[in-house]
Amino acid sequence: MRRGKVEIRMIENSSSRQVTFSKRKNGLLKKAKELAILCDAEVGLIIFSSTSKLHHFASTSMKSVIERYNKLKEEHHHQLLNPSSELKFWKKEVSSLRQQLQYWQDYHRQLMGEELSGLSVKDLQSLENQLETSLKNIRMRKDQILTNEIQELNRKGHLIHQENIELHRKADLICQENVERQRKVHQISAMNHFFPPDNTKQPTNIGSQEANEGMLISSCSYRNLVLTNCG
Amino acid sequence: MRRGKVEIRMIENSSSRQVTFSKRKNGLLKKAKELAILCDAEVGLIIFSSTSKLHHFASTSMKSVIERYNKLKEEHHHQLLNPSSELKFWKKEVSSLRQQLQYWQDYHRQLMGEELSGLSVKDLQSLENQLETSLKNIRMRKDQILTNEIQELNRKGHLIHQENIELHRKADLICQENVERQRKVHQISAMNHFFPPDNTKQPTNIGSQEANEGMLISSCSYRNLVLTNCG
DNA sequence: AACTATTGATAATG
DNA sequence: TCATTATCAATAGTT
Repeated sequence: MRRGKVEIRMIENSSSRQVTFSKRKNGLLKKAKELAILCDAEVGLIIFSSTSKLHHFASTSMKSVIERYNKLKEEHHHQLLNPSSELKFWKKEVSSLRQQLQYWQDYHRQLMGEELSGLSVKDLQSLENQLETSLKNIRMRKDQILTNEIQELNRKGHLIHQENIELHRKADLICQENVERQRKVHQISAMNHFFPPDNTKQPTNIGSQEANEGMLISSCSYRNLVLTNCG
Repeated sequence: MRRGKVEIRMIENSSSRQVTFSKRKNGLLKKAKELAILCDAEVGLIIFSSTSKLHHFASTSMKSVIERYNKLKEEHHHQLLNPSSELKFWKKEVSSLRQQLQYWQDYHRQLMGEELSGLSVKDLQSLENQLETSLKNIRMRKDQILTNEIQELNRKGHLIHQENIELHRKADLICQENVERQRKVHQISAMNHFFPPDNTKQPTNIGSQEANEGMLISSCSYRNLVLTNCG
């Protein structure tokens, strides 16, 4: 059973929205029929649910109602060619818009916590509820965005990690190749020691184990540095 | 304040029908708006009062609602090309029509005072009221027709009376002319008495006062007879 | 879907 | 048309 009057705002919960729709739709159709019968009126009612399902009622036929409506609207447009009617129309429009504007401005001031005089505790409670709902929605949206961002970052991080691993593998291969090459250089160096190629016996650093190992390390470090920057 | 639930039938009294229309129309419009907001539905409502005044509401715009409705109806018609859907449609139609027919047949039997078993005192009272209203209307219509007929007869009678008076006037004129002519004939007759025109002294009725007056009266009577027949 | 406590709508009245 | 009020009707929340 109800406790308290219902606020007229979109029902967030989908299933209870469906239930309420079904109940109120039936009520509305019933009342439309009653009005047509009791007051000898021509009534047409079209309802599309949020799931795009059509519900409708017409006291005569929908075709007739729509045609009558369109005819009247056309006549109305023709009447607007009459300057005095047109003036009256626009004045009415202005009055209506001013009223709406005033309403929204007042409402906004209330929402902003200004101009709260003349509001009952119930009104204030309602405002509070609306603000809380609003806040909830904003926070949910914010959380959603942040969560999405984190997921995206994780995805990118993972990709880069994979790339890193791949690069490591390649680097190791190169190291292996270098070690192999180094071994060959040693062999040549040893052959030169026993069989010098010419008279100049100046010793050279090129091909020394220490120097080669230093080059290797520096190469690997460079690659790691690049990867770190990418991550 | 109310006593008893309201029967859903056309309100005979024009002014209370107007008042009820105004109230219920506002209620219906309100509920249509609420449904649209609460349940995120697209709603269009068109109402023509018995005085042909338009009242309407659309949650989006009437144009949009009507277009969406027509689009769906078109799709529905296309679907009817599908034989199984079409069959289903016509079966539903038949079922609905049968139901309506049954309702009216039962209702008719009740109105005729047959098959009253299963009706409460309230139902019987309602039937009685309807029949009384019906009788009242029929009698009013009958009285109207008779009154009109009497008026028409009076009008015709008056016209014919006028015509009669006019004819009397003309007849009198003719009488006068005849009297005048008679006078002349007397003069000629008198002259003939003193100065006979030839040897034949046979007396003649032609031109005698008695004969002429007789002719006049008969002429007038004839006209009166005709007029009496017309009236 | 069925049930109620409650609010909401409205017929009668002034 | 507008306000009031006694009633009935609709329906939100619950089972």
